[in-house]
Amino acid sequence: MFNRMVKQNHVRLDLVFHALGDQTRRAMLARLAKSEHTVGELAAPYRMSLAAASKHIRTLERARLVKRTVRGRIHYCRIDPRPLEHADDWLRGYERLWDTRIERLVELLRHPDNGPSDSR
Amino acid sequence: MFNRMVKQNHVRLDLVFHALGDQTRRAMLARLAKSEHTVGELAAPYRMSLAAASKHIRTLERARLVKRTVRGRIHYCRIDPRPLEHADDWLRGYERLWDTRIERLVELLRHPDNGPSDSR
DNA sequence: GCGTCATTCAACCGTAAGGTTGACAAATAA
DNA sequence: TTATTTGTCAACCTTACGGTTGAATGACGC
Repeated sequence: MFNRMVKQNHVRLDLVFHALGDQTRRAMLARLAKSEHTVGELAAPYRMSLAAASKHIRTLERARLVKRTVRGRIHYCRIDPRPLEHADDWLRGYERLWDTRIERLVELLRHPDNGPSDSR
Repeated sequence: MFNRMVKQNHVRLDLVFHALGDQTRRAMLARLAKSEHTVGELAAPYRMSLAAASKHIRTLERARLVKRTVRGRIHYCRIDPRPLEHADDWLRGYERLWDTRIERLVELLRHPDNGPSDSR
């Protein structure tokens, strides 16, 4: 019976992570974090057409990361960071794994091949 | 001169968030967080073909979230949560925005239309 | 050496993503 | 009223994604 909720959450995470998986959209969110902006303002910095930027904003909306208020012909967008919390909750469960130096060492002992050379 | 590094980071974030934007891959990471697994083991719970699962693992690898050690014909996978930290760093900058109850109220006063009804 | 097991590769398929353009709609300004 | 501004819509294009299948690779067990 809770399955539906859980499923929903997964779908929501899909939307959020997908929305974040694009530089343009992350940059838009970054600007929205500072202040509200119209669609035109959000689109302005980019070379792409207004229509393309508009689509990006829509995918941010579908992920519920952005809310829009239409006033006259102008569409004001603001951020809603709450879904990011869910994403963060998910992440936090995993990053701790690497925290302890000891684990890092164990890892190395077990697999000396791909060690700390890191090759980046 | 730092531009290359910055750009690289954005591309890396793209890869990480994209990798996370899929239920199957998130579930694989979840299992890998508990212990090491072979490709076959990771693929087993799913209906999809082994080849498909193998592709998912590759996209996790490209995002550097998974490391692989080949021993004989068996490929062992383990998680590397370090890239998740970067993703988390990015996220943490934004979620704070909504923390204060006051901001929530201000938001409501400015835009009474799409209030806390939330409509999910 | 031979069959089998673990995995990838290559080709293909349908669909979604990200972009363009041109037409449209609605609110504002002249 | 007419023109202009703000944005979306619809159609289209190309490329990537997620999946399938069948063949190929390479170790292992006998």
